[in-house]
Amino acid sequence: MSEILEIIKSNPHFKNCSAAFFANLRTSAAITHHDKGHILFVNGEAAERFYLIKSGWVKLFRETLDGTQAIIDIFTTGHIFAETAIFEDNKYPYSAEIVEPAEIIALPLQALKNEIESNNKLALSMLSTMTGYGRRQEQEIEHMSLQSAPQRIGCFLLRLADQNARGEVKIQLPYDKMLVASRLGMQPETFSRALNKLKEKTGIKIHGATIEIDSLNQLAEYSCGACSSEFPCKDLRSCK
Amino acid sequence: MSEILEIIKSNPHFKNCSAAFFANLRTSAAITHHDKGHILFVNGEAAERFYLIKSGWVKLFRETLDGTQAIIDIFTTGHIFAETAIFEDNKYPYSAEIVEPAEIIALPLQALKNEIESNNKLALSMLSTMTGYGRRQEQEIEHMSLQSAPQRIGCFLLRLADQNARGEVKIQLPYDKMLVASRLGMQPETFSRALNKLKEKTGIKIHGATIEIDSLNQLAEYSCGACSSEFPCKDLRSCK
DNA sequence: CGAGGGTTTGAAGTGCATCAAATAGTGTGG
DNA sequence: CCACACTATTTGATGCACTTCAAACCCTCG
Repeated sequence: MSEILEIIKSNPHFKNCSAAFFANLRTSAAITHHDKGHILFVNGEAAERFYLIKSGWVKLFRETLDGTQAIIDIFTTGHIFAETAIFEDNKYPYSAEIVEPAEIIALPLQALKNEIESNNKLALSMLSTMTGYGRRQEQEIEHMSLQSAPQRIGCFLLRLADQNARGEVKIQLPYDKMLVASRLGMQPETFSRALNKLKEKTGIKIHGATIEIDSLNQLAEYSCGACSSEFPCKDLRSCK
Repeated sequence: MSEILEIIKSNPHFKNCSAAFFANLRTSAAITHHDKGHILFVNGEAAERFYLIKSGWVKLFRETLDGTQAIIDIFTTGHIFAETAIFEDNKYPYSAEIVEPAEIIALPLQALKNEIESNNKLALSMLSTMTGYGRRQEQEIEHMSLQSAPQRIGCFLLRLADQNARGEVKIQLPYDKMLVASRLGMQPETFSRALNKLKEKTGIKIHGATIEIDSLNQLAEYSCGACSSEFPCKDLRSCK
């Protein structure tokens, strides 16, 4: 139990929270783990808890009447989600599914609501986080209209890599290629072909889910030409 | 001068603000008006002011090295923008251009920063607004990957219309078709053709910038099929 | 070893972009 | 008030990128 509390306390989002808040959390914080495919909650459901990812990957999405999914984002360790339900009639505004085996900490929304209403520092830090998230979404939209499929993949790989690295970098795709594809808004077939095209253009090497990049700069030159922010895309790297 | 203050005070965003805040604003609030094409500020510039639109339309955008624009959003009366600069190193995170003659109220960012740091109600209301804005962005991304060009136009028209209206509705496009096109992420040529296709499919009537819709339901049926939220898209209508 | 899902490859189709040119609309100065 | 210049919009023709449908391959796991 105290382990959970440690994890929570060490998360930068809760840096400025009150002792009362942590005490509240402790009473009902719960850690669970789930396999691929588990649905945590669905869009529209009444929301009582929000979540912190200890490990693994979680997909947030909505779906249309005919079952097509629109992927909102895919998050991992350290990320908090569903916290905005307190501003949305206490309904989850999207569905959440485990896509790689995960340990998830569930926390009471009410406690967050109380704290945020009394602790201005927390409200400010959430505002700042959401502003950053907004920027990332705007960039996402930009990418969809300005970049080609191979460029979007290149950009994705760059964000996955340590951008300060020099020389050769080795990357593991964190989840299925199918999922990367839909995360990037393309079909699996397109992803496969586009990845090969990226290989031709930039000399990256592909072995299954492992990708070796000889030169980040060469990859960036090809991928970031059609983007309004230049490599390294500081602060936009991934979703904290 | 007091007129400006009235406008500011009547904006729902500032509902809970302190007298000190309004006093601060009063000292340096300025109203200006501008013609089409005027640039208010550019991406990256040092930010000292944020803005409230009294009338007209403003385009927020970023551009790539080769000059291509990515449109972030287009706002009108009542909307506040560039306020997030206080969370972004006091730099404007995008550029802003007048696209229809506009009256703009400029306000000091510092005053907002002070108020938001001392007035939790304001912070909460901004959080709530930004959450809503996030939802809208997510929907935007969804539309780009799931809807066809004619459907996106249909959806745009529906959001422009009074969604509770019964029977025939008449709409004026608020700005150039070229701009609508880029707002929707398509070329002007594509917009023109897609609008005609929408006419065939849904029986709308087009006279220049005026569009008549016989049945909102018929339009919604065609446009919203590929979307995860159903018509009427409450709360997502436009950008308050 | 065999079943089933993930991934790749091939072939064909579709929607949007692009290039080019005609037309409509708007504001200007004469 | 007209003619001109300039821009917005439409139309046509063509090309390309991504999708779709189909089938093979591959990998993992029971």
